[in-house]
Amino acid sequence: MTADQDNHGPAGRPRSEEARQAVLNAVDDLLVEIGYAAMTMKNIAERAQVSRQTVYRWWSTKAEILFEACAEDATDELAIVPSGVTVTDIAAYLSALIEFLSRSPSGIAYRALVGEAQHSKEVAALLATSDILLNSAIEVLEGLTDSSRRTASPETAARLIAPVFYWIFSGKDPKALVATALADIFVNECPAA
Amino acid sequence: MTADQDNHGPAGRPRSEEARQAVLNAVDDLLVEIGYAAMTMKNIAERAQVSRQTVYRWWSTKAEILFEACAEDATDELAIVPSGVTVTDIAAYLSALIEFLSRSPSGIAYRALVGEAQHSKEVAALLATSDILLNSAIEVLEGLTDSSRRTASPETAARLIAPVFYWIFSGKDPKALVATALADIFVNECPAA
Amino acid sequence: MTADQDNHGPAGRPRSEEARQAVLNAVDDLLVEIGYAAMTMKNIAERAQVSRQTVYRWWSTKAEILFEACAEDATDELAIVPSGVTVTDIAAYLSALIEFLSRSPSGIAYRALVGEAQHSKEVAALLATSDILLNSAIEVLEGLTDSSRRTASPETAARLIAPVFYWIFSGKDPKALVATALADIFVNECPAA
Amino acid sequence: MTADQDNHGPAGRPRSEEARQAVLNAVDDLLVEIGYAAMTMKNIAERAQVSRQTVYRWWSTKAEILFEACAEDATDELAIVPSGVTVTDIAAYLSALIEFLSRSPSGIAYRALVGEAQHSKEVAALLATSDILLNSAIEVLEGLTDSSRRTASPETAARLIAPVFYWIFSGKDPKALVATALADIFVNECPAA
DNA sequence: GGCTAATCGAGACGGTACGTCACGTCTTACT
DNA sequence: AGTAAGACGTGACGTACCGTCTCGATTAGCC
Repeated sequence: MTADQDNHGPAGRPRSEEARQAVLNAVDDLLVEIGYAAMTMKNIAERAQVSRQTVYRWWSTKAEILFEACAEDATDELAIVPSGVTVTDIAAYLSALIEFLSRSPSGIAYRALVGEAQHSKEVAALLATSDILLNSAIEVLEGLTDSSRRTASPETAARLIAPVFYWIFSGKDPKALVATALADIFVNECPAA
Repeated sequence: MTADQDNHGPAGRPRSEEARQAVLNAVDDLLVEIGYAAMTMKNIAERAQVSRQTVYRWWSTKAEILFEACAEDATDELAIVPSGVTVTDIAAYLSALIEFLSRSPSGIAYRALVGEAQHSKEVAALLATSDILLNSAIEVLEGLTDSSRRTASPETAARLIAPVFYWIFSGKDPKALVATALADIFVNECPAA
Repeated sequence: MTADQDNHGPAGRPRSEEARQAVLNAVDDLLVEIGYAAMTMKNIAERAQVSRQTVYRWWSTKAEILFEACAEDATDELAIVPSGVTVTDIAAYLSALIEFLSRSPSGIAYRALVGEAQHSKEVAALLATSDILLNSAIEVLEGLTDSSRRTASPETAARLIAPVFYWIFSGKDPKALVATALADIFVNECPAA
Repeated sequence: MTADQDNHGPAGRPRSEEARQAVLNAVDDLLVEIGYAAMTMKNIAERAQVSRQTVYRWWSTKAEILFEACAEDATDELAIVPSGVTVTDIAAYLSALIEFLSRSPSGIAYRALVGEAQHSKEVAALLATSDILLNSAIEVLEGLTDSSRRTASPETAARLIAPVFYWIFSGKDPKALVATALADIFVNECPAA
């Protein structure tokens, strides 16, 4: 009779992990199929085969669900395998970033959330809890082998992200961007070359 | 069949310019007072003291009204008086841009529209008809006295805008941005100077 | 151009009489088919092929609709053709009253409303606007040829109604009531006989 | 055949009498505080500090609980102490009946139940198991000293109850009723006296 | 003292009606 | 033909209660 283990879980029926996953999957699917604007709490619930009340019990808005659904995917998609060569790594990261923001379901979700955040304090606060993009860039910078010279500061990371971010969020064709942005970066990063 | 009047305008009562202005003003006011999300076609009509039908007759969505309402204001607010000194002009422009996007009613409207455009083809198409930001930057570049060296290309203009755009749309504090962004620009633009 | 006829109706689209009748009919039908308890604003609207909003626009509760639907029917069903013979008229009225309360759709609606009124101030107030039963009895009394002797007072009318009312509302078999109630009345009315 | 103890109660934890009383009390309180319509199985459980499941285990509907809660109270409140004088006893009973139906919590509960019974077979069946009012009247009649003349029949009892029942259930002011009803009864009951 | 079995509390579950809101369309009469 | 007014069908909103279902914990009688 060990004393240290009357770790009573909370009373009552435990939350259904099945329902939670069903909702997160439903949100992912619906985003691709009908888009963010057409998503409603109602059709999320129906798609997940879950009651509307259950959705509201755990999330207040579709933005919250979307954020929970896409946060971890984003981290994976924006990570790169360091090659040891700075230029290669940065190019790979920028490609991944462009791909993420313009094609990936998670990235599209992220864009929708950033869009909402422009006119919603709640969504803005939600996104502020974890700066997915900036963190991914910082991580890449920290993996560079010649990082002795450059500290992986948020400012540097921002310099990496800004052009891609601007082009995509302002609705420009990301294909045309690749060359320009990369050139831009490399000119700035290696002025003496 | 009177002679001097075959200037057949369309038959019937002409469009009420009064109603048009009332709607545009109402949209401006409401954006400040209740925000973009809470704006509806219904309360726009009520605020403008105009019938709902009249609003729908001339605009399809609140985004359209907002775009019409803020487009010209934006042009004014983002214009600068050339000083003849490149650094001064660019600094002035960036200040105006930051002010516009983070404080001005028109700028807040613009941010809301760009936000919507992330998940709405229609709004995206609307914004694509006139790239307000890029045009303003190009105009500034063209006004520079040493523009002989630098062509006022969209790429250069984008380089000017991107950092500000990214910081503000990603929800970062624009105050912290000023120093960083300006420093960034000037280092890049005039490395050899 | 006659001066006295610019009797402007109220502005806007006029109320749809079609919708109104559809709702009243739907309520009548549903009461018989599924009963008062199972009736909801939702299925009333669906049955009437009318939007839920339209139902709410004109009535607050199902009790209100029911009252409007049954009030006039009740008046018809509780009227009798005077025969000139007091005993005959009263017997006819009591039969009609029993039939109304125990079989007629309108009467069943009326019973449901009186039931609700026991625990709802609103419904009680609604019923108080017009005492359907008492009025019908008074009218019968006023039609009697020997009414010179008896004034058609509410008290007398109540004495007529009370036994039937009690038997039916307390759930007793109305068939067994007929003889008893009539005997009761006639003994009371004609003590000297 | 063991003598004194093959009274095997069912295995398992016995029903909590405490919980039963808490529910009945909660129903009484809630009826007075928020009324019948606003009472729900949910807030009954909360008020009784009992789980919802426990309520459902022993009662199906709030009507069942209410009936159990008010039945015995009613019997007490409608009993009178026989005085030996017929007129006095009947007057006392009618006063008690009026008081019960128009003021007493149990009586209000009873009215609510009779109300529900108008459109609910289940509640009607519940009330049919014991005709609280009629029984109370019969008991009074049986206690009369001159009952040699009048058999205490249900019909006579009904004649006593009907006017009060009608006046109160049809929403009329019970104060105005007292004089009328009593006069009515006494004229009818003792015409020759 | 363990076993069995029904109770208790808590609280999540799918379901459904609630009453409100805005949508975009329509039907009036007026200008 | 444009306009204000306002009713219409549609459908999502967020809330409430329904009755059911897990859970762990409790409380009896029986072996």
